[in-house]
Amino acid sequence: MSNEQPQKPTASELEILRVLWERGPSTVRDVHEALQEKKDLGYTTVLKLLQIMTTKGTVRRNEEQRAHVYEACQPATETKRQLVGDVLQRVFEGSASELMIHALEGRRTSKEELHELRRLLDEYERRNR
Amino acid sequence: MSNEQPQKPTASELEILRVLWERGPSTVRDVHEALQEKKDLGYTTVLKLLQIMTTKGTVRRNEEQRAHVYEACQPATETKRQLVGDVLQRVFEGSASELMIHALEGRRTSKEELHELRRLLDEYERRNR
DNA sequence: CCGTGAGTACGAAGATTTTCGTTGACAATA
DNA sequence: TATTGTCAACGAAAATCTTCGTACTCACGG
Repeated sequence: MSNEQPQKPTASELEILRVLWERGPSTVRDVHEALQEKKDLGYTTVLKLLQIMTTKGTVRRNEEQRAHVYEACQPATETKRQLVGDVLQRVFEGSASELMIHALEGRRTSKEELHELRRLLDEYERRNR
Repeated sequence: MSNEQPQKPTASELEILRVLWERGPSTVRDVHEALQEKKDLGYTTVLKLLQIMTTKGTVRRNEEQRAHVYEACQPATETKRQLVGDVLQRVFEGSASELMIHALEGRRTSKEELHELRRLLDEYERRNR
């Protein structure tokens, strides 16, 4: 099995990745416990997921300790970019404004968030001038 | 099978929905042909997909003609909002600006698009004041 | 009336995802 | 050393997705 960078995580895999991103390198037990808050998955289920993700090259593990320590191969930012890029293409044909419209609709966005969004545009523009 | 509104389409279903949104009510043949441009799917594959989507309540069909005419149950906007909302929650914990950052990164966004994005923010702000 | 072509229905196979149960290794401790 | 608890490996079941092949139906032109 080759393991290049790109590999879109499934829904469950993403939940695990989020734990790894937040906690950093973790054992199966760590991930399982952190996940308990949200989902009720069996320990071996989490283990299996992590094993699968390992073969997919989504995570890598350090086997020095008896309890293997897993960590994401890609930084959060990279994977998130990939995920949003996927939707951007598949749903909005690459149009960021279309994406934006639908992201804003059907939810109340705070003044702060709007402000932040403007700031992002400014920054992006400044950077890519 | 009940058929309320919400039902997140799969990748293939989305491709079909896009054709229906663009063309309006269409027969299997119509969809199949339109899809040929992008993907090479067998006629019965498209038919089956549409049948499945019918039971899921994603599309409805008019059987008056021998060649049934399918159309999306939800308007494009609604489904798109749902899809982006899903990513927004699952990947970005509901933060629109986080979504935005990752959508802009790793792609060149034209001046026009940036302008359009600002316009959207203005409009949103004006509407929700 | 019969064959042909356009359609739908049905079923099913293969891939992928999601979820565990079971087994066996190992290590600490009583 | 026997027991108990922690872990990884394996396999497998169930659900869902994706893709068709096959069979049956109906209308129409000869």
